[in-house]
Amino acid sequence: MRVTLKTIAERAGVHISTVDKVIHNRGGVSKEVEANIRSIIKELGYKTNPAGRALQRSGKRYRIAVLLLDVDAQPYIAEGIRREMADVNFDVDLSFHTSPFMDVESQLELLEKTEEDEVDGIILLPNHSRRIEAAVQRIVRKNIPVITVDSDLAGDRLCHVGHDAVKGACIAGRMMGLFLRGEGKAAVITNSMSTEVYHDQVNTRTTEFARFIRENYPDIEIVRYVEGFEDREITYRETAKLLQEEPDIKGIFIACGGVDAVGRAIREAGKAEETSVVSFEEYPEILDLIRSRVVDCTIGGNLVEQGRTGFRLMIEYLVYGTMPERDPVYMDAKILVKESL
Amino acid sequence: MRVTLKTIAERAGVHISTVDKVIHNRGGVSKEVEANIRSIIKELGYKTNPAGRALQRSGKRYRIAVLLLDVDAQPYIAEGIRREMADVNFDVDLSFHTSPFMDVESQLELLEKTEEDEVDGIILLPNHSRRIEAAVQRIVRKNIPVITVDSDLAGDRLCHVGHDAVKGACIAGRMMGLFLRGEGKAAVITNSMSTEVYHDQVNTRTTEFARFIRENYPDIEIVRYVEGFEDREITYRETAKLLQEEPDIKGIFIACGGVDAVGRAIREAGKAEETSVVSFEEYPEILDLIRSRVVDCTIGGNLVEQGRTGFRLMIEYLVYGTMPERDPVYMDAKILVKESL
DNA sequence: TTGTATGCGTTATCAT
DNA sequence: ATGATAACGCATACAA
Repeated sequence: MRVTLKTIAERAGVHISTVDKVIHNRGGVSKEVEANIRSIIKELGYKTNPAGRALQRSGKRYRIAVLLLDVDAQPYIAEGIRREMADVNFDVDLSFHTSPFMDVESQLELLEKTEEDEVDGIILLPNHSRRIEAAVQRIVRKNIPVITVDSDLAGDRLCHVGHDAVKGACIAGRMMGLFLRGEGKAAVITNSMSTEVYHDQVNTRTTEFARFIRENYPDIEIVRYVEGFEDREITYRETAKLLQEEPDIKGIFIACGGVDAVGRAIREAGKAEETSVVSFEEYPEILDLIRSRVVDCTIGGNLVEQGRTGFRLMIEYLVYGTMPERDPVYMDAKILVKESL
Repeated sequence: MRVTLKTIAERAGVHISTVDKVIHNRGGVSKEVEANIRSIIKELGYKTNPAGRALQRSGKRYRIAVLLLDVDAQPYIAEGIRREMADVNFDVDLSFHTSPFMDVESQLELLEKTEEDEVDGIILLPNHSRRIEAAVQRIVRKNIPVITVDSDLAGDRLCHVGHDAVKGACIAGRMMGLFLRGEGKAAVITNSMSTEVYHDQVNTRTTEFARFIRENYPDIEIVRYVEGFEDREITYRETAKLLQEEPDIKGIFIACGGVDAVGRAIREAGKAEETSVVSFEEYPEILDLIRSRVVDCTIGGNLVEQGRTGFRLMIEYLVYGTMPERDPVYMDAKILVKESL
């Protein structure tokens, strides 16, 4: 038999409600009784039965706001949240809102509106900004839990769910090193080498990949960083130029989005066979490129799983009061090749 | 609000216990009332609340027998089962038993003993044998659910939890093809090319890998199949011989166990740098070899996860009566390199 | 300060 | 054939 409130109450010779008061620090219990109960709890190792708690809470409606950005990852994270909601046995009012990437003003407005709405929790894909951090800090102080997904920010949010960008970059570097057998020319496709387009993850991937190659594969030379500025046309044109000007390129690492544009350039240059291409994420267009063997391998960040996990942790916090046992919570980086699909 | 028995009872103007009888086909309900209740259920879409059911069942003890084989995978599967049990809120009597690999007699005996014991369910890693299949069939007919893990058998077991050996072999083949840039000499380390040591998975990996290479990389030549006969010394010696006799070997695919023996031979031959090595599973000795860059990549079958899943599906069947929604249930094949660890 | 009573959803047993 | 009731573990409003 499991240890329940009843077990403890009987041992202590008190009523279960008294035990409950001790467990939830509600006061109204004499010092001696409390001490006794606590020692029994310690001895028997009480753990609240989630089924009981779930049942008790089952009238309550939880209101959760999901504030995302209109980035490529957005629909997948949203999908994960929806799927996890279907598996949960509580009534949850989910309100989804999406604001433009890098539009701090717009996201601030959303945060304020949400704050007024008195939701029970917020799942947030934040823009990189001090002002967003301040707004989140204010909300958290009102005891509204905030979980960040995909991208993190400084402050006391309940936790962050995402992936380890440095680790992902290193894995990509290792794959490239193995594919090139440690030598040859490679290029990196990225957004911008200056801060014109500040995208934290792409940034990290670019610099960490370069560092990894430098430290582990000295005979691989990164001959060019192609800047696409988050624009598919530019990305396509610049990649085509690269392939023309550097005909003996062996490896291409795509740190940014717009992978289909890169793929088009590679295919049109007839270089699909001879170049090893490594990219990130598993969007449909990327999977197509993997199937057609233009992209050799992609590092997936489990976006759907990120959504699921974020939602699950939020529910667990609201219903059971359990804090996430780690922070940040990182998804495993999936290495995908054609045969994994 | 969610749809509960109460919701339906009120709509139908009957007592909840009547609704319950209909849902569980217990009889004792008039045709008209039953039809009415069924239509309401259809309309509102009743789904039983697991918290309620769990609570109701929470007195019951479940007895689950875990019958494994003393293969490399055994401790990991067992660990997964234990971990999942810790997460579950029922009293479960787990009895672990392990019999020698390929010792049909011994496993039959275990099965018979378990059958007499009147357990509620069996988690089984079966030997490949008609007699085992027959015994399982007999047990299943007694309404004792059997879930097979890691290795499957023919018959009406509740479901199988494992991994897709063909897919794993293809992924390994793809990795090898990419590492070798589509050309060069490769070797396969396996148990036995005849049926002297019949190990289904190793067999599948060997033949499917060969097929994949043949079909996708015609310029990769598999120059030798090294037979280790499940013996570390033989495996070591034969691999060493291979490396000596085929000095320009570029790739080594390890389909069997004893990866550390292969690794030792490679290291001692000073070939760690220049050969691409692909193996299976993620045993500590393999992870060590990946860390030291002797093995380049390994395909993990998520053994711990197999155990967890098998146990979870068993509990879900026993407690909630839910059948696994797929069969077989395959774990994802994880591609692991040094930086994934 | 402590105990009582009630309800959450499901199921099993017993009463009508 | 149908209804009433108790029990599972937890939480809480309320009574003593």
